[in-house]
Amino acid sequence: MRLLLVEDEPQMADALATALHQYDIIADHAPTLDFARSAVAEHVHDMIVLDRQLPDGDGLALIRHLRSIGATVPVIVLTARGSLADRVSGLDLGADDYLSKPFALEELLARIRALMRRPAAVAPIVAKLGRLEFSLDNREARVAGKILDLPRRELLVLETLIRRQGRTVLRAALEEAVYAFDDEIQSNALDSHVSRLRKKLADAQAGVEIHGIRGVGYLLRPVA
Amino acid sequence: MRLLLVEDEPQMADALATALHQYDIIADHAPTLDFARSAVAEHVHDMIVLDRQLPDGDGLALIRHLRSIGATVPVIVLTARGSLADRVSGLDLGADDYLSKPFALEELLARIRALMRRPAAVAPIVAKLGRLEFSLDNREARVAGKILDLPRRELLVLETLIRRQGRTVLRAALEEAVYAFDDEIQSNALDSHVSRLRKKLADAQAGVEIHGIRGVGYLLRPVA
DNA sequence: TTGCGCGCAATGATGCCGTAATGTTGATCG
DNA sequence: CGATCAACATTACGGCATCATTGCGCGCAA
Repeated sequence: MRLLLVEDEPQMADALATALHQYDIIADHAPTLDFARSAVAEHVHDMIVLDRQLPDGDGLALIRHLRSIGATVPVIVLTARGSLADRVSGLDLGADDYLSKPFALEELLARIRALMRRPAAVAPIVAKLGRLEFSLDNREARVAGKILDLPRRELLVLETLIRRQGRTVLRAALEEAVYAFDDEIQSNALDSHVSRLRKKLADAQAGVEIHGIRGVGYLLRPVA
Repeated sequence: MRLLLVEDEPQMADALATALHQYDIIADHAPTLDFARSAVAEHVHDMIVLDRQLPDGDGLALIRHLRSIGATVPVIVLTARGSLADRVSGLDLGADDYLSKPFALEELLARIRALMRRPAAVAPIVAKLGRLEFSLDNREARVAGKILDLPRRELLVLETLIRRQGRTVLRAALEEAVYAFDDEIQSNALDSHVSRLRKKLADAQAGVEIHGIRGVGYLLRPVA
């Protein structure tokens, strides 16, 4: 486990580094954004702990940089600014966790452990299949940059299929993903959504098709 | 995206449910631990938002239950107890995030979005034989990464054979696995399925064959 | 109010599956 | 050793459940 610590205050950095050391976590220390950028270019880290307030800019710029080059490394953001808007914007920018100073070291370590546990820690934020791109972030489906305008239920169907990209989704599983307990259905409503979604995918030349497997379920796959 | 909300206060539950609705998240509501337990037993959720203080116990018991059965669903814990020890113990018990009340709805939603970004975990391949891979989880067979498009009954036959891989399966046992009590058959329907399945396995170059043993049953084995 | 999404239901198409006919294999016994 | 028969294999076929598609009307939301 190798971690990049981006923090300009020496005190905080030292305290963290020694604490991490006790958990057998290798910590690289970057005091500035610039340093951090070259660090991620040269090494692959399993996790990044990132202060927002750095001498040469806002730490979030690093997240933007990482995500733009497709890096999916988990990031925990530390900040003195504790405002709600800050936290929300940080999380929505791709941070996996957000902690306001002052915080207890123990809590940070626990949150690091929680992120470390996650097996497939990370995966691309946009899933691609055929000419279709689906952003898990804001749940937008695009073909050649153009947003597919899909109603709620159809979007849910597509989201579910693409999350299990390439794998079969049992009919019952799809139904569960789209309907809650109390708005169960007693018709082939699901089929209609699939059908309408198929038409839209075809019209948009998405390069994917929803393949039905009789008696089993559905499968999203690139068109032959 | 389907979420289980475990929360006993109706106010909080309602507020969350309507907020989630706007994000096209299907939310099931469980007011008690007991209810939550049966909900996770019957349905598969992509995420769980869990209050610790419930009428019939500590919410963390649900996490323990989930992890003990191997479920890796992400969990966000909500709590009125804001002590450091609580947060750390919650995280170390398998929670993915931990939020102390009172919190802003916006922040919870942002943290939900952060967890949602990750796609569903890949289903483990439990069985491999020859060039054939079979995932018991979502019941699909692959050869060289490509899904074999098999109808229900043939899938059942293959699943049964591969579960007992290497060992012979009595004809009667295979029949029981493929047919329920009430839809018994009076012909060699099973033979036809085996035959059709054989053809598909051969066409796909699966590297396995169904070997028939006269008077006994069948056996799935790698092709010589 | 006006649209649009959604559940519903009717209709048409598809292809799975049980049946049975026919061919093939292998064991048993004269 | 070969005749015989039972067990298994394969294939065609038709019924019918399942799926696909589409129009309709209700209801919610702008």
